[in-house]
Amino acid sequence: MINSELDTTDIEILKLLQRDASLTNKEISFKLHKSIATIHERVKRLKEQGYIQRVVAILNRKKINRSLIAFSQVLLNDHTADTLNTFEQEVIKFDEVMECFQMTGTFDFILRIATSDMEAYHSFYRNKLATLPNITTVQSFFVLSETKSDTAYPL
Amino acid sequence: MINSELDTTDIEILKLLQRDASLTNKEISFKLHKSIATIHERVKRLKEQGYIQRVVAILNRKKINRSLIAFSQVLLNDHTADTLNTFEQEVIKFDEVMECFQMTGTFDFILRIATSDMEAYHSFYRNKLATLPNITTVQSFFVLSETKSDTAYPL
DNA sequence: GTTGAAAGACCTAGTGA
DNA sequence: TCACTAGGTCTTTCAAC
Repeated sequence: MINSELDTTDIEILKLLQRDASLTNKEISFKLHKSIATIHERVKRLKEQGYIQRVVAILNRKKINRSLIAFSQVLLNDHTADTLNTFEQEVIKFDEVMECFQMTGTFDFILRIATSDMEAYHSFYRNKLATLPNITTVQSFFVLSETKSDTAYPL
Repeated sequence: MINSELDTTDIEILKLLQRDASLTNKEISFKLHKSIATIHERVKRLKEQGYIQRVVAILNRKKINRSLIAFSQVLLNDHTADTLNTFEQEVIKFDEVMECFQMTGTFDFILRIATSDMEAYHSFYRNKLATLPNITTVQSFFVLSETKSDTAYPL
């Protein structure tokens, strides 16, 4: 049991919706041998309680000209609250930055950058990322191939 | 223009559905000042042509006991097709591995690992990841805080 | 917590403009 | 591309178990 608030039915619903959120309540009720009203009630509660944050469409990035994914490791000059906050506030404004995590270890932040190609990445780097204050180093690694990319957590 | 197959309306639809795929065609038609029939036709085509890969529920990982995210950089002994293929085939079987990318640079793969806590990560590392053949080194970095985490590509 | 039923909203395909 | 139609499906609520 993951959480005292969730029973087996809740977990099964989350498993299904993580994989395919276009399933109707009717389809879920059939799979789980419950009534439609029960599924409806559970899904509503799971959304209200914040287990389900949002429902999104996942696009094929190669078809929308976002073929290049980079992971950029950023090291800052210092770690005052002010420096950290400023960096975070500014970096999340860039469209190309899909993710930003503060990390343990030999660098401060890891960014996932999505651009069309290396030229666009270079432009992002020179004209956006490198203009932010207090950056010591940026080390970038590029995705050669995608072996697995999943948004569903194991439950 | 991103792609000759897509016009402004298509792009706007993709932007909206990337953020919130629970929008009805009626709501989208109102936002974009188009008819429901047009939106219906476009969305259907965008799914058929593979622009929209799938629709998923994004869960709050902290509420489902997946609080710890690690990025692990893996270096292999050699880069024969056999070694690469074996590693990829095996590593994607692990539930904890949400993403696996082959990378340019000083290591071969980057993995995104989701576990409940450091103990669970350690168990994953010792009993699963480290048992795979031909691994030279694994360097892991842990997420301290999530500044931005988005599945939507800029369009 | 669960159920079935019922009303209303939405989807979907088709027609014609 | 749009407006309209109509049948079928789904959502949502509610009284009752």
